[in-house]
Amino acid sequence: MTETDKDQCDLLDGLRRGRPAAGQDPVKRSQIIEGARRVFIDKGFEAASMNDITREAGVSKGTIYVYFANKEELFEALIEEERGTIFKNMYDMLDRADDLRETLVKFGKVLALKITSAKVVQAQRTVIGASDRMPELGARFYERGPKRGHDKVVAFLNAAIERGLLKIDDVDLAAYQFTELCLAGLFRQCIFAYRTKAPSQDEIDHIVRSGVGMFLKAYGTERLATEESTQTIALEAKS
Amino acid sequence: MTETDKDQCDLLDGLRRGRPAAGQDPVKRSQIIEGARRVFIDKGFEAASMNDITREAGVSKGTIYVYFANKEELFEALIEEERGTIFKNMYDMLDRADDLRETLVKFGKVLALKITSAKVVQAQRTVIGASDRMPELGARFYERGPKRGHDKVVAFLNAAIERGLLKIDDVDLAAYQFTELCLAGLFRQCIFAYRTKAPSQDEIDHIVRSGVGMFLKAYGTERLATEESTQTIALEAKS
DNA sequence: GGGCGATCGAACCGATCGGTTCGAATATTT
DNA sequence: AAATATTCGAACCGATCGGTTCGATCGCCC
Repeated sequence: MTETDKDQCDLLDGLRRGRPAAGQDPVKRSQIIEGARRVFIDKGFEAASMNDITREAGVSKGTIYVYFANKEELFEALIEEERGTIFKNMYDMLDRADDLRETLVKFGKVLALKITSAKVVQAQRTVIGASDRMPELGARFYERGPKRGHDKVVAFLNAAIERGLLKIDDVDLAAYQFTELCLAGLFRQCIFAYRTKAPSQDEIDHIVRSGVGMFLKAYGTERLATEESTQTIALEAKS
Repeated sequence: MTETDKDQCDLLDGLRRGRPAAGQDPVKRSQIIEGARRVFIDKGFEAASMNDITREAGVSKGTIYVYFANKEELFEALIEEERGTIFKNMYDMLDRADDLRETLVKFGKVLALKITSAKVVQAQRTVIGASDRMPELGARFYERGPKRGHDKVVAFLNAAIERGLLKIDDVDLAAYQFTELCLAGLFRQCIFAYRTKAPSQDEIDHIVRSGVGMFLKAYGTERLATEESTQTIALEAKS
């Protein structure tokens, strides 16, 4: 939050105070992007028309071209925003140093829930489809989205290793394995529209618990087993 | 000679002998589809133009519309063919009842190699992008491609269970887990154009071996361990 | 060798595309 | 209230789209 301080000013007090310079009103900008979202996301880049967006956003075409140089730039701005909202806060729980297994389960469930939700699936489809003609866009989406999440998982695993709970040779690979185990085919099914509906909570729970179990069986240490059984005993004593 | 006679002739011998009926020549049909492949695959459905395909196929536009009713139908025919060639023979090795671990490794490597190859990635991207506007197309692609492969993996795992080598509660889930472990993030990286090149043989080998190890550690039985150590001893005795 | 028919190729259709232009309308500042 | 500047809305641009039409052409079959 450095260069956009001025922009954020207008956002902070919520209201529009003073007339913004041409193409500088964040409210109108959001309005345009919101219209663009509705059109781009469910038609794809090519099939979406600027006239559709004009209609959907309730903003004149001329105004759109004051805020965005062309169709491609508007699309990129939209994708950038989508990426931000999709991955925001998704990895927060990895910051806490709670019980390892339950943290992994919780995180895995949030991950699977998010990635397979109808809206996010559509957004990803749009990005993937556009990656044919704009590879850098897809790459940046991945880099600033899934890749950053992956890095956080790596950091989390390293912390667990340091605590002596895990033993992993290739942490990077292990992080991918964990993520994929939590999705277990759901991503591909959703992205290809084979699944018409997002998976249920129960299904995700089942998958994630199985995946975490597999993961810990492979990488968990003696110490982890000890701690877990201790906790189990404590729990049993409680009841 | 009546029309039916001519049709029978063409059906009997695979080659072009005599003039095929309009829109019935398999050679020309392939020629059209080949042009369509080049254009559709690297531009996507919307951005591809029928004039491009005309040029690329070296076939007049009128002729194309004799063979295919419209752009969508041609696209569907292409995708159907692509699906066929991509998944053909991919799962053959699962039919043999060789050493379990090495069969899984071999299969996993072929799978990862294929799915992440530049051509297949592009094709998948095209299908995914088109799944926005033609969900049934994406669904059928998945169903007759990845899904059939998945079913074969399930069957293979069931056979191994019967042989007492594996113990699995949810075989369907296990099959997904295995597949995803073999890909371990590669699919997402490729599909989003984050990876510009397909992964190397070495990388795939590393990933698959790790994944198979994890899988067998989770689902392998005592008997599997015994058999494997026996084989190891036999190998050592040989050398 | 004559006729039948598939293909060619180019012109053509109406529609729509991304993008521009410009006067009218609107709202803010002084 | 006058001056100023953003937005509106609709017309407009050239290009291209998917799809059709039709006479010219060429090759197979009788």
